[in-house]
Amino acid sequence: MTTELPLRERKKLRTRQALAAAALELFTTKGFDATTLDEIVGAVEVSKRTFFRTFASKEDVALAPERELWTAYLVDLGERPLAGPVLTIYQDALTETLDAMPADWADRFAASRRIADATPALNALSLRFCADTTDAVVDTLADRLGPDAPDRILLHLPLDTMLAAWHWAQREWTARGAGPGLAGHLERAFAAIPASLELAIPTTSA
Amino acid sequence: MTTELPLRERKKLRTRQALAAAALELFTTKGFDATTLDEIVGAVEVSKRTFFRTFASKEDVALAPERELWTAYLVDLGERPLAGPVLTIYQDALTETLDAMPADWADRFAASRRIADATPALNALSLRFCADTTDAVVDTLADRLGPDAPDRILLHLPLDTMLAAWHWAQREWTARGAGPGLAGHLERAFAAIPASLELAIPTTSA
DNA sequence: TGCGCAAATGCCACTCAGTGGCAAAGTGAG
DNA sequence: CTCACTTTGCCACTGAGTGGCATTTGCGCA
Repeated sequence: MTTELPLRERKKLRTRQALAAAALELFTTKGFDATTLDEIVGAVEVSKRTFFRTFASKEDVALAPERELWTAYLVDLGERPLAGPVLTIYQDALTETLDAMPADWADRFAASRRIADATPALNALSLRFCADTTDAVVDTLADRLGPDAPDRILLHLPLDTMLAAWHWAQREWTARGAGPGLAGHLERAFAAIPASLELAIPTTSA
Repeated sequence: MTTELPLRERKKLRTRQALAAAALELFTTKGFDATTLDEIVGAVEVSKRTFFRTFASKEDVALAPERELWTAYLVDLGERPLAGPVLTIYQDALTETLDAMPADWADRFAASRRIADATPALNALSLRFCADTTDAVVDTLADRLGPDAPDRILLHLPLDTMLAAWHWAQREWTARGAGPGLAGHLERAFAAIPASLELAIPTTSA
């Protein structure tokens, strides 16, 4: 299916995957902070210099699965038909992107999340990835909708609301091991959006 | 007003403020990455060791004004009467917290934002501060509302939506210099929330 | 098959953020 | 004045990340 890549590219890709796998493994067993770069590159027999030509930072490699997700999400929204409620479009795009991720992705993502949840620096970067994606998504939609697109803020806010639900689902999934699965948690979180925005605290006149 | 602090504490506070001021100054003129810690501590005549006893990292000092804001926001929501729509409560709390910040805060915050907008690492940390605050806020509210508080997700989602508006306002304010001012931008962003969540793309049958 | 180009890699020295440990102040209470 | 306690400064050290350059390696071409 996928076009046969030239040997050079395949090699590069294999190194990348080997590094990501080794890093995730080490981070999981030893912890993120306790793992040094030398250990990672040692396990793959690659120079430190090569590591930094492949990943931007030690944090970056830990979040590789997340990066893949947002890349795919952005692609989806570059092609998806744009009609109907924007919030629904954002939700469907994520649900289906999730569904279309490669088979081994879920496990790698789970490992990545467990590490990130225990490491403030990773959480920060993860949020930034997400924020960068929202900007890119709004760019894409504004572009696709042409000159009479809605104001960018109107495209932005529902996306952030959808992502709040995503983050919630993500956390539930990571915390409670099995249960409904990531897609299930996500569906529930989406369902909670309308009511949550109408939620009011009754006046306690008791 | 403020209780007279013992000398030791006052000294510590002065060092803290001096460091923050010097850092902001240097970051503004030289840029964040081009500024070294030695320059900062040199300007205040303090050892590097002392810096790290006062701030957690080089990033941390650049975001000091932001930290102050979220601390104040959390305090406000610890005391504010809880009645009516949650989204409105969150909005009012931020508007009033903003209004109650000390006189010199706005300028420091503006400088901090300009630096952060140009520095990915700062943006990431800024998002994390914000996320940490949301968790703390939900904790506080759940606690205050007692045993029959709504599900945490119902408290979480409106807060994140409100913060999406905040981030938008913040960016508008930083990008376009003067204009409506931060509070003005925030008001507009709040006003856009309901429509944005109902926004739909018309089917182009043309 | 061999040649040469361009890209990728390895190696080395270097900068700089951040930490641990300990000795030298400074502060506060009696 | 002194003793206990806190804070600071100093120093050596780890580890992430970078720049530069020589070396190798995939690749097109004759």
